[in-house]
Amino acid sequence: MNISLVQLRAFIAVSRYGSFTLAAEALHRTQPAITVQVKQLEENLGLKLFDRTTRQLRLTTVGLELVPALSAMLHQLDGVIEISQNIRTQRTGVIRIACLPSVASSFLPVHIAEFRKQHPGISFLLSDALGDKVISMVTGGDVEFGLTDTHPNVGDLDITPLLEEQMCALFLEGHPIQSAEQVDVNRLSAHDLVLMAHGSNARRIVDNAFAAQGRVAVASCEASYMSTAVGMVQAGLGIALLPRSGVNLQVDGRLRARLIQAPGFSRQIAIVKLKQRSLSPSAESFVQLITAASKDQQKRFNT
Amino acid sequence: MNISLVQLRAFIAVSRYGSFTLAAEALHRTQPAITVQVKQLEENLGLKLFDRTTRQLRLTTVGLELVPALSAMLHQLDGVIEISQNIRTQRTGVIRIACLPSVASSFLPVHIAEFRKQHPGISFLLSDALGDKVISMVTGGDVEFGLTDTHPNVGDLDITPLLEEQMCALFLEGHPIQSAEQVDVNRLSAHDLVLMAHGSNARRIVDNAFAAQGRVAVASCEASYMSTAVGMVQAGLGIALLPRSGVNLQVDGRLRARLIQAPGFSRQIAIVKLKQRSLSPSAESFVQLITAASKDQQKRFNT
DNA sequence: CGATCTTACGGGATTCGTAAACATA
DNA sequence: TATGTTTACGAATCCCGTAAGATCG
Repeated sequence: MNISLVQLRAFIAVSRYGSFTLAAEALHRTQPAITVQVKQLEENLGLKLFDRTTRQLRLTTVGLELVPALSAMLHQLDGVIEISQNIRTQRTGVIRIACLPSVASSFLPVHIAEFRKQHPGISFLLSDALGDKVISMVTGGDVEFGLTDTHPNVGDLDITPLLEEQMCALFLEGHPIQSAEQVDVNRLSAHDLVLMAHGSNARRIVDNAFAAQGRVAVASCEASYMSTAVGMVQAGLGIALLPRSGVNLQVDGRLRARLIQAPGFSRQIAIVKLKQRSLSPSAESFVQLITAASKDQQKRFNT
Repeated sequence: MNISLVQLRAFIAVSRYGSFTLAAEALHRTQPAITVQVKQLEENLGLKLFDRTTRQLRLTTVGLELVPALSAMLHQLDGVIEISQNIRTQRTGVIRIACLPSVASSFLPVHIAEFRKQHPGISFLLSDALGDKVISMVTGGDVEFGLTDTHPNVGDLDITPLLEEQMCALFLEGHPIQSAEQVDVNRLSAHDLVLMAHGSNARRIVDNAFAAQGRVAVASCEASYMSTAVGMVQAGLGIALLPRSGVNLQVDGRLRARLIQAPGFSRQIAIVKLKQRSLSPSAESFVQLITAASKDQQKRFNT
C-alpha cells in the first residue's frame, strides 16, 4: 500500500476542520471514506496522526509537526495545476522568440500588440539577433521558434515560410520611375538613389541585388534612419530603396511607392522551429496569427 | 479521473531519464505502465508534456516549465516521508518538556544524557518554569508533557506520579541527629540549621513543614547555593536541610545524610500531560525511561 | 439518546503486467 | 530489422458509498 494524494488531502482536511465529518463535506466525500484514508495514511507512515474518541479529535504531536510541510506540499501542487490550466487556456505564459532585428522592429510589434489584446497574461521574450544566432537559439532550445531568413544548412529544423521581406522604391509623385514598366537594377541605376547606410540589412539586400547583375549600387545620399531617407526623398534627392515594412505607413502626400519585384530584392522570412517539438498553446496561437496576418498583408499591398 | 502521485512520479522519472524504458526500470515498473500514467497525466492537465516518436523523446516547452516545480514538490514529499520515518524510529525529533527548575537541574539532566546515548538524533527543549506556568504550557500544547508538583485544580489532564522530591538532613558524622529515632520538626528545632535562602523551593518546603507543626524554621546559616550549604555543614555550623537530589553525590568523608520521612518534607512530582493526547514515540520512550529510573532510584537510596 | 467515528461489504474505477501491434532509424 | 513506444486486455487492487456497529458525552 502506498501513500496517495487522496490520503494526504484527507489528512490535511481533517486537521484543518478538526472533524472527519466536516472534512468529508469539504472534499465532497462521505465521512467513512475519510476515516479509511486517514487510517491508511497512518498505517503507511507507521504513526498515529490523531488522538480521537468519537467526540473529541486532536492532532498528535507528530501529526502537528507534519501538517505544515504536507499542507505546503499540497498547496504547491495546486499551484502547479493552476499554472498548467492557465497555460492551457492561454491566460498566462511566456513566448520566447528569436528574430532578425528588422522583423522585431517592423513586423512583429503590431501582431504582438494584437495578440495581447486577447491574451493579456501572455508576455513575450523577444531576442533580436542575426541569422546564425537565431538558428542557434532555436536549436539550443532557448526559444520556442525563430523568425529569420531561410538558411541552407539546417537539419532537424522545421522551416515554414512566413513572409517575403520586400524592398520598395520610394519617390516623389511624377518621378519617371513611376511610369516605368518595371523597377529593376538597370532602371534604378539611371537615377539618384537614397540608400540606407552600410551595415544595415536593407543596404545589404540592395548591394547584393546590384552585384548579382554585375552592378554596384551608388548612393547619392545615405541615411541611417528610414525617416531620414524619407525626408531626403521628399526633398527631391532621389529614389529611396527601403524595406516594405518601413514605408507601409509613410506613403502619403506627394510620395509614391512601388514594390521592387526584381530578383534579389527580397528575403524569405520563415518560421524556424525544432522538428517535432511542440509549441506551447500560446505560441501555437501566435504563430497562427502571424501566418494569417502575413497572408492578408501580401494581398492587401498594392503599389 | 484525477491527478495522482503515480502519474507525477512517472512524468518526472521520464523527464529525468529521457526514456520511458529507463524510467520504468527506475520505478520498478514495466514500460507500458509508464506510458499509460504519463498519458493520463497529459489528459488530466490537458497539455502535451512530451513530443515523442518511437525513437526520440523530448519535453514540450510546457513540460519543461512544469518539471522543476513538480520535481520540487515530490522531493518535498519524500522529505516529509523520511522525517516521519525518523520520528517513528526515534532517529530524529524534538521532545518539549516543561518542568520545575529543581527537576530541570537535578533529576532530568542525567536521564536526558542517558537517553541521548541511545537516540543521538533526539533533542530536548526544556522549559523551566514554576508550577502554574508548567500546567499552562501543557494545556496550551506548548510542550508534550510537564513535570511539576501535583496541582489540585486540574481537569483534562493525565497525572502520573513520578517521584517524591524528598528532603535530606545533612550533618557531620557523630552528630546527635545521626542516632535519633526519627528526623522530624521537633527534633530538628533543637539544633542549628543550615537552610537554603528564602525564595528557593527547598526553603519553601522546609518553612511549610515547620509551619504545619506550628513552628518557624530558624536558620543559623543561610546559603543560596547547595555547595555553600554543604561547606557550612562541613565547618560544623549545623544540619543542612536540602533536596535529596542535591546531596546524592555529596555524601562522602565525614558527612552523613538521612532522609526526612516526616510529613510535609516532600513534594510529589508527577508527569502531567493532556488527557488523550498521545506523545511522540520519542517522548513515550523517554517517559518510560524516567519512570523506570525513578523507581530504581527510590529503592537504591538508603540513609 | 444523539452525534460522531469505525467497520463491513459490494460495485465501479484504477493500476499493473503480459502480449501483440506499431513506428522510426 | 532492431529498438522503443503504444494499444489491448485480464487480474488484482483501490476507492467510494451504503448500511450497520461502536463509542463517548
